[in-house]
Amino acid sequence: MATRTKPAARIPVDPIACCTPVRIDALDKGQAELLAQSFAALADPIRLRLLSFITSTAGEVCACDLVEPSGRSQPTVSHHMKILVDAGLVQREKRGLWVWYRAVPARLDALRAVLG
Amino acid sequence: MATRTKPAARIPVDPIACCTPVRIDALDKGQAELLAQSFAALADPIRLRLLSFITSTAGEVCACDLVEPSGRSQPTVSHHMKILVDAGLVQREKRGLWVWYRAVPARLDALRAVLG
DNA sequence: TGAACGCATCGACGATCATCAATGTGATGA
DNA sequence: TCATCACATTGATGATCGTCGATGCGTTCA
Repeated sequence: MATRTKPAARIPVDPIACCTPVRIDALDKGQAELLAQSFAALADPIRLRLLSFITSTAGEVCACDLVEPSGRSQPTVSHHMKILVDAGLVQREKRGLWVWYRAVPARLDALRAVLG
Repeated sequence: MATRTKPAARIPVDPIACCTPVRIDALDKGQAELLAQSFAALADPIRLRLLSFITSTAGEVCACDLVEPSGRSQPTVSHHMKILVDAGLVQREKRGLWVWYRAVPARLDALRAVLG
């Protein structure tokens, strides 16, 4: 009955192209590498809470207000914030003695776009 | 001029509550833990490409068609697919000799919601 | 029933990560 | 100028991760 031949792959086809259906390629390696780095920045509960704490404010948050609610040491929080900044999800601005963080909506939009 | 006292925190306020402004809490630890696990599933370029390969098809994809384009060994691909399944991002269905994967849109929606 | 097949699991290894104490850096103000 | 403060960096350690060869498991078919 059922033969043991390899099942037919369902080739993804561009639903817009009418005449020359073009295969929608998966992410190329470069894109995947970059996006994976951004998602990796979100792959830690501490960083997720830090980011949510920042995005839940309209404006910006002082670094000094992130240590206590995170329940981690100051160096650890600084380490995590660096990862969020390097991922482009958060901007860092030093004013006088203090450092202020604000979210980068465009970058969050970009990640959201990959998910659907 | 500027004193050295701690800068005033900008308390996030519920924009709907009119009389008793309530602080919008950041993600609680449980939520953060769960979401971080899902994002961790996306924090690897191979898994991102596997997922994008699946979501770029309307329906489902045979496991046998994931090994070659990923450039990894069969055990490694199986390992990564397990992580995507455990994260709830992908559903696994065995039919006869082959395994078929399909995306779980609701779960992707949930992640998207956290980013905005 | 037994060989062949698709996929999962195991075991091991090197690489990367989260964490914190100690220390460095740059700005502030007396 | 020097003590103090906010934050970053360093260095070390234990935990987790990505990878693949070997092997196990369940299904198919002759």
